[in-house]
Amino acid sequence: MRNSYLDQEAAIRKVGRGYEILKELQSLLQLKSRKGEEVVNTQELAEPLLREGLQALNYALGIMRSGVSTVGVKSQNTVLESVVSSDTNHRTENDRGKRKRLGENSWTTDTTMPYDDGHQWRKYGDKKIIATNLSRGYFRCTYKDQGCEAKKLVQQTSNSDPHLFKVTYINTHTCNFHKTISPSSPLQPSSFSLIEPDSGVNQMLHLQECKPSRPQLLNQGSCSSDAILTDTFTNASVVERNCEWDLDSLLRDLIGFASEDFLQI
DNA sequence: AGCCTTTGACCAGCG
DNA sequence: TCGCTGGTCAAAGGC
Repeated sequence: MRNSYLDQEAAIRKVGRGYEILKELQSLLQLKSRKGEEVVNTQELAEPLLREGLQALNYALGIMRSGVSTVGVKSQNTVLESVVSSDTNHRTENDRGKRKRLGENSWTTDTTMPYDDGHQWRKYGDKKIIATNLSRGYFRCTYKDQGCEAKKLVQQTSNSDPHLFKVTYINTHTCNFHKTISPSSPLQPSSFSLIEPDSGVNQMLHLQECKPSRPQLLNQGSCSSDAILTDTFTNASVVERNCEWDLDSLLRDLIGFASEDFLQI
């Protein structure tokens, strides 16, 4: 049972922490706007804070939403695009009891587009699912040869909405590889170098992919059909434009969101 | 050269 | 046991 009293306690702590971090971040940005030209790479300072705040809130959301719904909520913010749902039961009516067991060490998340979770994945298969007539991509960690058993399955969940994907993660990463922030590419809010590589929370934190990517690098959850691929790229470029954040207004939204949740608990 | 995706074949779980 | 279908393998070709 995920919604135990202890889980609620954990969720409260996480939301509280996220709220503190976002307030801190807001102060940082206000300081920046007062000092005018004296902008000392604020994004570099803000990024770890924002990441930690989102991580805390996402973790809390995961707890609060588990057992309630397995359908992801599309956020208006591009950052909080996906919502984690617990993998308590993979058998839906469409599964018709024919799914192989994914094991306990798996979880799913819904997203409106492929995102960068900070790990490198290699596609090893693609299957058209008969029941839904949709494709499912099979990915495993690039560092499988180093013993990392992490996998993920990316499936388009709807014919009518080509931008909605269900991503299933199987096993956590045991490899030490993680993306690092490159000085030459400042616009990479999806970098995760400061996060514990193997933590479950890390796996649940999904920021939008904002860096330009070539088709071959679309291993974050592409589907095989050209149509979907094209759609995905179209969507990705839209998000890329959106990633020129109005950080301040985004923060106000996030803090508003955090305090609302905080009060409701 | 090395790593990637694609894709058909094969394996295995389930009714 | 058989057939269906999801999951994985591996060869081929591309970048």
